Amino acid sequence: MEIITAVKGFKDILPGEAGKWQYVEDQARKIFSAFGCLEIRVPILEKTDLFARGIGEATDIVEKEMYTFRDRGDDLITLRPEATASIIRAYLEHHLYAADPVAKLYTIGPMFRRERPQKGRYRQFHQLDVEILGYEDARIDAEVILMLIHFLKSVGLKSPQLELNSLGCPSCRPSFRESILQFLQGKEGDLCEDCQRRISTNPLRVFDCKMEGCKQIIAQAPVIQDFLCGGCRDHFAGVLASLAVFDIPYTINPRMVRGLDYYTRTTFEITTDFLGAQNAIVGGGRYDGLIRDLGGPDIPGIGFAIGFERLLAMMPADQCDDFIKPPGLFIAALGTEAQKFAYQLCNRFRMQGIPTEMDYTAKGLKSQMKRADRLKCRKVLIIGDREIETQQADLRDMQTKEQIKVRLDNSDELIKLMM
RNA sequence: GUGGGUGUAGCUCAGUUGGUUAGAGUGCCGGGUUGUGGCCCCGGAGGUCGAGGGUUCAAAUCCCUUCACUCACCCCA
Repeated sequence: MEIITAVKGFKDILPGEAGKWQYVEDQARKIFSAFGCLEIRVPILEKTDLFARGIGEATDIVEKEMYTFRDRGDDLITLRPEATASIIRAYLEHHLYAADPVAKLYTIGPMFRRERPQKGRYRQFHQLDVEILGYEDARIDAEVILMLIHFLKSVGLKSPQLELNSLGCPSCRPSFRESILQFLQGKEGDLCEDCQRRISTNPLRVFDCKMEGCKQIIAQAPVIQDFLCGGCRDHFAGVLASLAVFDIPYTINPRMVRGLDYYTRTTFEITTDFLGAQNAIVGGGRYDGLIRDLGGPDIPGIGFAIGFERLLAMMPADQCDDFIKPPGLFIAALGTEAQKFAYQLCNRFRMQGIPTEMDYTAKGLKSQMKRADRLKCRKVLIIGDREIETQQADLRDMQTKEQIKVRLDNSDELIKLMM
């Protein structure tokens, strides 16, 4: 019979790699909470409407990537393609803003987008997501970036490259959009098919195009910085000034736009050279209109999402060796009586918090030693029927090969010895 | 959705102009060492050659179809 395999683009995280995941999550929790962020856990399933309104109807994510279906009650629901919309939904639904308009939140979990899988891109992938709601101050933008880069470095990332831009706000972006449309007028024929389509759907996205022809045209195009209103210009200057306080290097990329419609003002990306085409490991920015657009009060927000798989792929191999605990003790038991004794002792050790392993397949000592070695146990307690009689067993140190006699008749003493 | 690449042992891969019983390394199990791991030596198990069809005396090899994986485009974390 044929075995059933996982769904395309959905990956197993095997025991060998789960330690890395735990390590990164652990670091994130420590650092994010030091910066005052609290964890929030939101459902992975939401009403489709939430994403359509939040991310934007005309975005690729909403148009062709979401897992959307009707459930048995005929409700139209979607597996979340990102976390921000859900977090804001929860913030509004539970009136968190009433007690305190400022909320600093993070969440960790799976997201779903039905794209063609490739390196660094899966249909179920994971994000570390931070959202700071209630502050408009430019210092917060820089603080969020500081926290992010501090975290990335703490997990061993060598040189995260920060790219920044400002997308303006509803009062200045339209004039920029107009001038782009004017600029592109008459040049449609020289653009790629996708960009020709973008002119009517989302002209700003032409900036993102990687086709040589489009890039050349765009190089001549007006840049948003020249169109920012006074408020947006001051805000962006404030972000840069605050980044300077922490000596955070950045490059301003006036062509960087985002694939989600809700971004305003500051946007940023962290990129790397080591991931092939999927070089963005973090994307984020400010979304001052989103909470209002989702039916809430006019509260500003900023956040980012880290691609977990992409981050792991870039981490040094030995980064979390210390975090993954070595197994500790192996009990090699030979003979029926010894097995009985070891069975009890092994589980007693475990209940004391001493990670202990033994073998139940009645093999010889040699193969048990082999297994202890493979599990990287530091010590092996060797018990045969002979040792049961004398109540004295050998405790072997696997590194130094030193072997000492230990008494078996006092389990409290034994436990102390192991700890 | 569109292109390219790859499918042979658990894993990484050889396999000649089609030719007889499909190999190596590694891992696993056992032995050398009657109760002591890693190194070394020896042995063993493990394969519908991705699947289906075709050509041929003969197909892992050639042709067609299909599936899976993978990289890239698109888009994004």
